[in-house]
Amino acid sequence: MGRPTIADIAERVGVSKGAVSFALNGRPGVGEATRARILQMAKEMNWRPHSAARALGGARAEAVGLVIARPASTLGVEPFFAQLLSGLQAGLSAQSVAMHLLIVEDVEAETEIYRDWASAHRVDGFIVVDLKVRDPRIEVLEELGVPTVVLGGPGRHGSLSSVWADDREAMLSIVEYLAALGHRRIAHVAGLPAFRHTQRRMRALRDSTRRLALADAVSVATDFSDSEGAAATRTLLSRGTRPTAIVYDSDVMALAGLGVAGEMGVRVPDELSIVAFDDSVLTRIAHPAITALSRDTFALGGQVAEVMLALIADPEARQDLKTATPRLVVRRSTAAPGTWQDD
Amino acid sequence: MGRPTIADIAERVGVSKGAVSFALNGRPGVGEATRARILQMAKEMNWRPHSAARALGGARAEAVGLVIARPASTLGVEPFFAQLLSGLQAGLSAQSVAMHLLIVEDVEAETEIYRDWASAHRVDGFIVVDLKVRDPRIEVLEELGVPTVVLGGPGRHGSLSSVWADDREAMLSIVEYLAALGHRRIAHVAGLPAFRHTQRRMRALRDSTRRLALADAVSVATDFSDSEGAAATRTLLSRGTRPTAIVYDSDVMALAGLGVAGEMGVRVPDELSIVAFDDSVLTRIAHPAITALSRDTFALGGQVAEVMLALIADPEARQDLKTATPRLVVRRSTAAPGTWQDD
DNA sequence: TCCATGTGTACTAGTGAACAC
DNA sequence: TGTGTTCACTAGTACACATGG
Repeated sequence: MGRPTIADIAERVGVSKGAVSFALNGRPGVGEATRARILQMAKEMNWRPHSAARALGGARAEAVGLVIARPASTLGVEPFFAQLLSGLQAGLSAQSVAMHLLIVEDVEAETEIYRDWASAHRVDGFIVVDLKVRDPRIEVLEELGVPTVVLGGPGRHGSLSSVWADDREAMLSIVEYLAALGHRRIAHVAGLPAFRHTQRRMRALRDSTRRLALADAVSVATDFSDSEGAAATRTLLSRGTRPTAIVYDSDVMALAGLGVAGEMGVRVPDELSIVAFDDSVLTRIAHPAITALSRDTFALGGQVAEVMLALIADPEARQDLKTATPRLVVRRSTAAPGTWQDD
Repeated sequence: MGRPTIADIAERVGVSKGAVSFALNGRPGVGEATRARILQMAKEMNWRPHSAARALGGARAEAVGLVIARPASTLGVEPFFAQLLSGLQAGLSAQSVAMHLLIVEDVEAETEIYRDWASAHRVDGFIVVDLKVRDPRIEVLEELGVPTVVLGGPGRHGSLSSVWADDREAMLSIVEYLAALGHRRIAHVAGLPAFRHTQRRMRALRDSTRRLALADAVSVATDFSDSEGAAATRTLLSRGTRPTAIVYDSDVMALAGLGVAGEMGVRVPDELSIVAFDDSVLTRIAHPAITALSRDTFALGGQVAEVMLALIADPEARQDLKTATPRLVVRRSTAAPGTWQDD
């Protein structure tokens, strides 16, 4: 005989399936003595609920879905993702909610999975990352009616809950700091232009140009990889009038940029200041250590988990949570531009 | 009306449920014309299979389980884990197999989850990491009869499949390299002593003492955290006769050790050689860059995924895969011990 | 009478509600 | 009224059997 079912228990105790179901779920409708006998027998037979059978009846899946449309390798390379994942896990595992994780090729495949998992009731909700400028996933998820938390914003996530950091404000704080140091030619090695937060950062820099009297404020788009980050840096440093400061959209790219500067004989921070838009062990141990915007991604994951769990418990409890504005951690990679600088 | 079921399709097309089931699963027993009409209607109604209902009948869950008994925060800190996870994903997602992930408190909770998920048929198999010296999980999983791949070995994983690296051989290669450089006092900042691979590394070092005429070969156990790695280094460097080389069981600890050396005024590599048992971006960008054992953890994850998928396809296809022996990548953190050294 | 094509019903594990003692 | 039974229901699979040419 395989695993015991409530029918097996019912037979052995000499009651009906219904009585066993009531007893095991702590509902009234069965006497204390019988309940005790049933519980005892269930324990003896090592009975466990069968989630598939429960799911048929519409019960919780005790899992949330995370589908990511990126090459799998980036997961391991980007500290941001690893941190987010562990923060999510920390929040979810407190309630023993598992995470159903899948990497797919593109956004089309991603929405297909949403439809599959939603109609099969494999998960109780979804977490959406990498919010795009015009994101087709939003309306699909709204249509499906499954609790969803979007990581990113503000706005453009329709009726779905969201957790977001103010990328505009963050970029402004970096640029203001650099301007205060005396920098006037600031470059920006950005991430994927399709991402909404990339756009917000680029616009924030552009908008600062006049207000802070910057001579130059160029954004270069990349795919977030260290190699494109390095290439962008090489291009920027090869120009006639170099930037005196570069802001990188990720710690990995900042590190790659630091390497390129060294290789080209450009001294950091004397000739070039470097700021990373993400803090991690990478920026701390670089040499020189890199000034970075500290975002506590682990905590971010925890907040997303919290909003998710609240939403599952009460689908009406829509939230729009703005996370604490990240603070700039100043390290050795930034300084006033060298006096030999013209401008 | 909610999501369409095969009964709905059957009604509209005017056939029985059975016919629809046959048609949708591409099995014989239904004519081509009828099959086409059914498929057409299914598409029109946007029908999708309900995995819970299928699971009741004993079908695949299309997911593998990964349960980890560690504080969630370590997931984000240790590059090893992030890399492994992404490698796993890369391998699994090729067949659209998802990963069911959960962090738990301890090994007892972990085995409970195994029992739960196995009897509820939530996953098609399990991946076990952090193999312990006497691991209670092994027999539980054998008893459950669910396809399982153990990451770690050799041996002590019973009848389960395994993928393992030869930690003994790896440690010997490091120690031999250091001995050849002239080091005679080699210390080892180890990981959790409960882990099987930690024990194998410690023993390998001890066994080398006589053969390589080492004056000293001490292992200090830690919990893999950077703080304990730093503390262990501080202790080792405060002793009367310092080691001239330290081997760290992880890149994070090696980096922490490098920091401590700097802080104590011990020059690396002139006065102290440092080797990490794990390679990653951390060791590459450290200053000086750290000599490390390169293990390609991403590929390791891919191999585990492959063995897992093969095992699910054919439960008899037990494998015991030894991965390529990692090679030592020599960087700037190792050199011959300073001439001012006695002995 | 053979065979392709379908039908009817039982079965998976558990929930829930009407009903009976 | 409290205690417990019976049966339908969830979505899909599987198999014995029926029907027709």
